[in-house]
Amino acid sequence: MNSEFVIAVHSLVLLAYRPDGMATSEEIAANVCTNPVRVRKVMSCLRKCGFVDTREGAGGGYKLCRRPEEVTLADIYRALAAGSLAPSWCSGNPEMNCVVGSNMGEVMNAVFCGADRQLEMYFEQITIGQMLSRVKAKQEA
Amino acid sequence: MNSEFVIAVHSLVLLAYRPDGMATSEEIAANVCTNPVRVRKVMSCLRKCGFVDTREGAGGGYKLCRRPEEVTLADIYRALAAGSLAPSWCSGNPEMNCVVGSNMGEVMNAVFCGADRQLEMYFEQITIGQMLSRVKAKQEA
DNA sequence: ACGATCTGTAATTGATATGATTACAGTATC
DNA sequence: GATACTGTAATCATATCAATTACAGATCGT
Repeated sequence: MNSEFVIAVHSLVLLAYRPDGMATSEEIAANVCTNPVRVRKVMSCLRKCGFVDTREGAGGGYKLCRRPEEVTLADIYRALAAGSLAPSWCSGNPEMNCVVGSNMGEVMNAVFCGADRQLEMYFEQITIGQMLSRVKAKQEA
Repeated sequence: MNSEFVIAVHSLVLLAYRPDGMATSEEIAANVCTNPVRVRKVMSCLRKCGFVDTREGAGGGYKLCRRPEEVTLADIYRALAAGSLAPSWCSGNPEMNCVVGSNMGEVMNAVFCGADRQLEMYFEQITIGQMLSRVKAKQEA
């Protein structure tokens, strides 16, 4: 799995946790434990997909622009990690003179596409709001 | 996804395709399009898990020792790619003085464990025998 | 017994991917 | 116009991945 997915989810949960729903890349980076540039890169993508508003300049930062309950992990997965399941490496070769060797690549690819859909269905059931609830529940325990 | 998973599946399908169910690491490597050492490493693991028999020495090689219909991709996934879904990179820090930052790691981990189970359920439905059928079907098309 | 053939494994190398850092242009606020 | 942000490119260090080389151990055929 793409680690940008983790950063995106963490960031959105943090924004949902904030009373005003806002934070700068520096604040988010400190909370996520990474550097601000990486956060900005991920958040820039989330802005293009309509999950956050960004304001440049002094007093700016990022703001969640959807209700936490209506944003699912599947939305985020699709935005910046879709298809990451299939390995870059591919076996076989279509030019090969063997039923197995020449067709395995295509068949394997179909298997991974199915796995991707399966994963997406799972992520569909988890919202940013739920993630925030789970995090709070840990604290009480 | 681990590319060793791909090699393992491809190799087992090739063995299932062979009339005598046998092949050497060199033959498999040529079909998979990789080198024999990598194949042997993967097959060595499959032997330990009881999917293939190996015979060293002249005339040796690997032999499928289960019926293709009873070996699922989930078996192979568990054998050499389980838990590969969670990214090595981990956000947050348990020592942190913030509900979100300190607990996100654990919550995220639980999410990925669930995703792993989901993936395993999907792979449970696909057997080596089915993979061989799919490959053959491509040829006819 | 001996040479040929095969697996099992460790070690090395080169290529690619990943994450941190630096740098700086653009923009909004005070 | 000084300050405080985002947006993005470029660079560097490190980790991971895959290929290759090397060689010990096992088995077969003769």
